[in-house]
Amino acid sequence: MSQTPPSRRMADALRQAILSGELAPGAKLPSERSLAQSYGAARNTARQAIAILQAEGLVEAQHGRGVFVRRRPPIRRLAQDRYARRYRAAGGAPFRTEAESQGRRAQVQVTDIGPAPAPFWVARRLGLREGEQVLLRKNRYLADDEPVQLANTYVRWDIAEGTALLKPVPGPSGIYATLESFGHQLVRMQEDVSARMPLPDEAAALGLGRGVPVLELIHTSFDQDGQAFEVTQSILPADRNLLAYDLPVD
Amino acid sequence: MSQTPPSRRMADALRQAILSGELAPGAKLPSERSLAQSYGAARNTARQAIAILQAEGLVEAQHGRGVFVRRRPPIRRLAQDRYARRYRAAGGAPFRTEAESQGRRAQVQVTDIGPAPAPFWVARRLGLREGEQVLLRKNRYLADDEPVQLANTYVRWDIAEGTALLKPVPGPSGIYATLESFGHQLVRMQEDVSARMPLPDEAAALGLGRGVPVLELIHTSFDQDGQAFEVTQSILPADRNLLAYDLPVD
DNA sequence: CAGTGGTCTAGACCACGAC
DNA sequence: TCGTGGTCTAGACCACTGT
Repeated sequence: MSQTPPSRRMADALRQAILSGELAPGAKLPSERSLAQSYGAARNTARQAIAILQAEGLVEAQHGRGVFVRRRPPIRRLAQDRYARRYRAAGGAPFRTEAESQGRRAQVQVTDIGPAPAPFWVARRLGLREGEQVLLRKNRYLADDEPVQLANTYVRWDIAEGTALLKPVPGPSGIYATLESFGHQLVRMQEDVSARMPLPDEAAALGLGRGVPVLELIHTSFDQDGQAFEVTQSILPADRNLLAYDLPVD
Repeated sequence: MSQTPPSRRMADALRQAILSGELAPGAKLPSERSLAQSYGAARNTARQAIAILQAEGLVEAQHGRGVFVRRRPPIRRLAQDRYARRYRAAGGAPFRTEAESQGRRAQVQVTDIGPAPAPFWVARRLGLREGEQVLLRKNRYLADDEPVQLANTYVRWDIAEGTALLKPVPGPSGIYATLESFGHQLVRMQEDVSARMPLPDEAAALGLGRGVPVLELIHTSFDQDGQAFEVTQSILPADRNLLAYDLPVD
């Protein structure tokens, strides 16, 4: 009769309870053993049902405690004006500006700085050849002690060489103010947005559970001469971030 | 000694082979049974290793054939100028314009049209109250017979009532040209971008395998009076779409 | 301690694809 | 027909949480 296997039917029933609000965010699901018993199935079958919901990002298992409906974390809204000159002039790097405007405590970790060969997708955007040397700065960003972003910033070596950009804190207002003092004013940017599942190291660095994808944002900065001078690849947990664009239409 | 369980170690070994290129896209992984045997483990343990890689979007199982390294599908680049007036004038709806510029055959299915209550996130953007009546148009888009996008378009009822917008094909150039003829010219847009795992019905409608997230794009159109007149929620498979923005910085 | 999820075993049968 | 993945069973032991 029912072509759908028991594990699917369990998952469907639980999903409907979650989406209808019957099981509210934070609510505890029945334990695997009791779920199995109430369906007259083996424990592994109930586990399979839970695994389906985990992959959909609807629930989160906590070892020793139970399985819970995932809560919606606070959303960080990334508007394009986080790069605006007025913030740079006021002494704030984009991340700090944006976090503090939303009443959250910003924390920036510099995990690596140094020369590196340009990956092809960086070289293409900076007008270099693949493998040419660039400055790579790796950062991890936290808001209220929660990791919310990883970023790899690539700067043309002819710009960065011998400057404060090689230091963890290049200046009081972030790298954009420093780059501006070198004659590269940010006047235009390109942002390419995609999404994918995180690799294990990314998931670990961001504290991500199963079923949470990441946004991958590749930002390219152009100066007043139309020259690309910097590329930043950001990895953003999709459940904690929203990219907001406001655009004129020709 | 090794704290990591066998299923993780199998997954780690396979992942490294994939990321290093040793197992190229399209390559077939060892069968579950042979994998289990070569590690001296049960088949279910090998299955668990495969499941990890599936959730990461790295491999795809094909019933009866085997497990294969996922190929990178062709990427559809969604640039902001797909809404430009020149295309509207030339007689193309945004989707058709964008697909054909990339040499792909566009196909649009209208799956539902009619009045509906506005969800809160639509009401907020259109300046209505939640539940107020709006026109809802549901579409499914295909490029070369492959589904690449789902879209729900919401139009203020006072604009849509009694017009051709209630018909599957409102005009030869899409709804934006039709709306423009009613005095609502698209001069500005807001786009909010996030990502999540698809629900089962979305995955089915888009033909998505496990481990492929979707981009959720909420587009709001504003007319020459600064009035929001239309909201479109698009669901885009993240492995087939890239959103490209080009922005001036103040 | 009891209860929970995490992992594993050693089978079984089914559904699908290729030959 | 044979090899593949998909699902399920009925156990087992471990690791973690909370009382």
